[in-house]
Amino acid sequence: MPELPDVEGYRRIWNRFASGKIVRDSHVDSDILRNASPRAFVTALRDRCFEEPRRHGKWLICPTDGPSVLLHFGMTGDLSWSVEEPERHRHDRAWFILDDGEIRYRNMRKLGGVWFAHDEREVTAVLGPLGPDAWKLSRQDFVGRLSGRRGSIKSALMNQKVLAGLGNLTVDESLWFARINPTRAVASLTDAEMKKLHTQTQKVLRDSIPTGRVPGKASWITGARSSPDPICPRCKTKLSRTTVGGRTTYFCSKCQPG
DNA sequence: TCAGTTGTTTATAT
DNA sequence: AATATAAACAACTG
Repeated sequence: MPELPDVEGYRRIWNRFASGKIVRDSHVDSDILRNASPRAFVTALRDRCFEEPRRHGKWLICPTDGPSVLLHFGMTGDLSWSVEEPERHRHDRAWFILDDGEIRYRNMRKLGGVWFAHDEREVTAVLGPLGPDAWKLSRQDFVGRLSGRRGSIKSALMNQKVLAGLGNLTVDESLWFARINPTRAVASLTDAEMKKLHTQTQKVLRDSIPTGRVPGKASWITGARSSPDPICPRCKTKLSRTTVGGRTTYFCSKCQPG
């Protein structure tokens, strides 16, 4: 599920259950740990204390009083806390044993993974050239990051180097609320449309973050996309389905004309 | 058996 | 230099 709202939910989970706790022991599958050996990872973290986690885009950065752990959730990642879910799941790929429980990283498809960083410089190197976080980005910065780009608005919004955190669902939802066709060229958007898009993107994030996911509400198109014959919740037109930026895209041809 | 999946990277083409 | 596209990654579900 992981787009910005989901990872924000994971940040809250990590903060609630892991912040201020000592790592007594840990485990990580060798194929999910992308830049270190499990032995070195476990040794470096043992007896370290987790501090407040932070999120940038779809990354969760979990510092200790020494090194940091970076988590990316791909399309099927999740976190769980052993007190709420006692049994380990077969797709749990890493876990951290604390004094009062175990926090676990689950990832069925193994897209994404776990990274290790000795210090802030290595954290930055792992994250790569990410754009500014999409949540609470000012309209000026939003417009500034998008302007001058030549491709479609959907591709630009999903490009993590432009803005960090938006994904297929949040982008489809934002464009639908702003009544902008996903295939429109960025350069073709008027100032008024850019303003509306910024407002609606922030609305989608604001309404999704508390529940830690893009809500499947009937009044949003995310709720419609899984149904066999999806219709626009606003005007009841049959939704169009196409591919933009390599992702399945739903839009309303009436509300979002091309 | 086949298509599809909320993400990213890489190779290749434009 | 930017963009676009497809494939690959991996493991399911319907």
